[in-house]
Amino acid sequence: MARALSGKGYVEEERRRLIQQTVDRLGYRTSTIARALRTQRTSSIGVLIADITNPIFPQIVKGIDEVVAADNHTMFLCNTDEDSQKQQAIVRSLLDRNVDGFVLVSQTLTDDFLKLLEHGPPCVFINRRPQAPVMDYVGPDNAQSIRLLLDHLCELGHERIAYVAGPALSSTAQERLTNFRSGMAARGLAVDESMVLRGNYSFESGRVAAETLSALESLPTAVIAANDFVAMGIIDYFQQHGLKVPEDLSVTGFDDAFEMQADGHYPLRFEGITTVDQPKRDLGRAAGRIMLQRISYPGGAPNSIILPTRLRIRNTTAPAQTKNRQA
Amino acid sequence: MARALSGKGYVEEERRRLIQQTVDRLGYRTSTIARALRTQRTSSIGVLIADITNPIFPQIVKGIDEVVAADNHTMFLCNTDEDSQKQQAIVRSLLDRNVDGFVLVSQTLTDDFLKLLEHGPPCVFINRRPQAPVMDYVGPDNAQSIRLLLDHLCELGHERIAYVAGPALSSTAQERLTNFRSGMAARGLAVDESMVLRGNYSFESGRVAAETLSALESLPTAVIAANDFVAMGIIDYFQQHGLKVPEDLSVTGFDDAFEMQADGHYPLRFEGITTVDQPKRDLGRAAGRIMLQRISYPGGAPNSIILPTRLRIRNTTAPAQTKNRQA
DNA sequence: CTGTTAGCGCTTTCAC
DNA sequence: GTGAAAGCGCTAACAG
Repeated sequence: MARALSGKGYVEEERRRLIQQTVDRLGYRTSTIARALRTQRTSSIGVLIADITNPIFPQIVKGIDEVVAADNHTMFLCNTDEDSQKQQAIVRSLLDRNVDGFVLVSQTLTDDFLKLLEHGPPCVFINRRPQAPVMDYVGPDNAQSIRLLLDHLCELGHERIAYVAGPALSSTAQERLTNFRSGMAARGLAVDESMVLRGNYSFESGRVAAETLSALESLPTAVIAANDFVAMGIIDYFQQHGLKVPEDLSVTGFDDAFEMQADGHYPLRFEGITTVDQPKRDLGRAAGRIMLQRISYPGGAPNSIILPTRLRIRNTTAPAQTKNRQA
Repeated sequence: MARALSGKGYVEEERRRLIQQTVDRLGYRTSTIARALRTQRTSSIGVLIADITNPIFPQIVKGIDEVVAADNHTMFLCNTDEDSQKQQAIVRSLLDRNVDGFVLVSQTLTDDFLKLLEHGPPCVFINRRPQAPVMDYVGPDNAQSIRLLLDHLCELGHERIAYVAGPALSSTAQERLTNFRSGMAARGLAVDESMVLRGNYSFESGRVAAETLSALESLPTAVIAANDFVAMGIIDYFQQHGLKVPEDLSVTGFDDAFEMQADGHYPLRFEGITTVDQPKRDLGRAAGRIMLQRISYPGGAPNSIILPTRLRIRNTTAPAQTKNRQA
C-alpha cells in the first residue's frame, strides 16, 4: 500500500506528493498504536521520580522532556513516593506498555527493583546509581560539592562541623558523606562522630537532627545538611530555641532547591540559604540525550556523566563563633 | 483461546486456575499495545500543564495521578510553556497515541486549540475553562477568594486597593478581576482604574506593576496580586525602593504556591505572604475522578466543580497607613 | 462453557 | 518502482 511510502521506500516523487496531499486533505493520521504493535517501539519513555512535589525534580524532568520531546518521544511520568511496592508496580505497568526506556530519578535501587529492570529496555539513572557502575548514570559532582562547602566554611574559620546526611540507601548521600569524612581529614580537622547524623531529606528530619545536636555538650559552629529542606528544618529548630543563624551557627544546604527560575519563580532573596547548586536542568538534558542515543543505537559502553556544581553563598553562613565551642 | 478467559467470560473455575497458574509460571504478561489496538482504549490520559516548574502544578498533577493511577491509568505529562504552537503539537501527538482523555491544567484556550479537542476523547479543564460552559471543569472559587481578601483588607482599614491581574486569556484571571470590581462596589469603595494593572503571573511582571504603581500620584495602601510570584515581585520592588511591606503597604498573593507539604517542603514561616489558598491536590483529584467516570460512562451532563478556598493571613498585610494617601 | 476465527492499522517482505 | 499479503498480540463474536 502506498502509505508505507509516506516515510521511506522507493516511490516516484510525483506519486508521493499526490498521496501526501490526499492524506492531508482527509486529515488522516497514522496510528501510533498499530505502529507500536508492529515495530515494538512506542516512542515513549518512562520517567520515575521520587516526588514531583519536591522542587528539584520538576526541573530535572523539564530537562529530560526538553530533549526527548524534541525527538518526538513522550514521557510517562510517575511518582514513586520512595515506596518500593509502588516502584515495582509502576515499572511493571510501564514494561507492559512497552516503553522504549526508563529514566530513574533518585530511585531507591533495591535488588528486586534492579532485577525487574534487567530484561527491560535501556535505563539511565539520575542521582542514585546501582553499586556496579555498569549502567548509564548522570549525577552531580558530589566530591566537588563537599569540597566547595568545606572550603567556604574553613575560610570562615569553622572547625567543629556537623554533618546531617541523607538516607543510607541513597548512593548520592553516601558519596557525600564519604567525601565529607575525607575532606575533613584532608584539612586536618577531626570528625566528631556524635555530630554525624542521619536524616531523610525532609524538613522534619532537619528539626530532629538539630534537636540531637542541641543536646550535645558542645555545639558545632557549622552544620552541613543533606539538602535545603533539612537545612531549613535545622535553622527553624535553632531559631525557635534562641540561636541565631548565621550569627551563632552557620548552616548550609544542598541542591539549591529554590533556585531562581528563568521565568521568575523562587527569587533568590526569599530563600537565602547558603547551598551548593546542582545543575538540575542539565542533569535531565544529559539523561535524555543518553536515552535517545541508547534507543537509536543499542549497545556500547555505559556512560557515567558527572556534572559540576557551584557554591551559592547566601545568608546562612558567617564567621565561626568561638564561644560556641564551650556552649 | 483460553487467554480471553483470564479476564471475564464463561470458564470453569478449575480450568481458570490452571491457566492462571501456568501463565504466572511462564511470566507471561499481556500486551497493552495489542489490546489498545484491538479495543481502541489505551488506559492512558494526557495531562497538559503550563509549567511543571511552577510549584502549584506538581500538586495538582499529584492529585490527578493519585486517582487515575489507582485505576491503572498512566499519565502522559506534558509541558506547554504557555506556547500555543507547542500546545497544539502536543495534543496532536497525544491524539495519535490514542489517549483516553485529556486533563488540561491552566491552558490557554484559543479557538484553534478547542477545535482540535472537539473530536477527541473527553476533556476536563482545571482552572481555565472555555467560554461556553459545556465541558467538564474543576476550579477554585474565585469569587470567594476575592471576598476573603477584600474582607481582610477592609478590616485592616484599606480603601485604596490596587489590583494586578493575570493574563487576559486566563478565565480565572478574568473571573477574579470581575469579582474584584463588584466586590469593591459592594463595599462602597471606588476602583481607581489607574491602579488596575495587567501582569502575566511572573515575578518580573510584579516588579513592573510595582514600578507603575510607584509612579502614581498617590500610592495605594494595599495591592492584590494575581498570584504569589507577582506578589513577590511587587514586594521586592517596593522594598528595594525604600518602602516597607507590610508597614507602608500591604500586599497579598494568590494560590498559596508555597504551601506547607505533608512531607515537609516549603515550611510556611519561610514564605510569609498573606495569600488565598487553592485546594490544589483536591482540584487534581476531582478532575481525575471526572476523567475516569467519563471514560467508563461516556455521555451525561458536563460537571462544573468549584472548590472552596481559604485565606492565609501571614506577614505581608497590616493596618492601612493613612499617610500613604498623600504620598 | 469452550475452541476457532477475523481483524484492529501498521510495516515488511515478496512477487510483479 | 509498485501492489499484495502476512502477521505483530489481542479481543469479540460465533460456532460447536
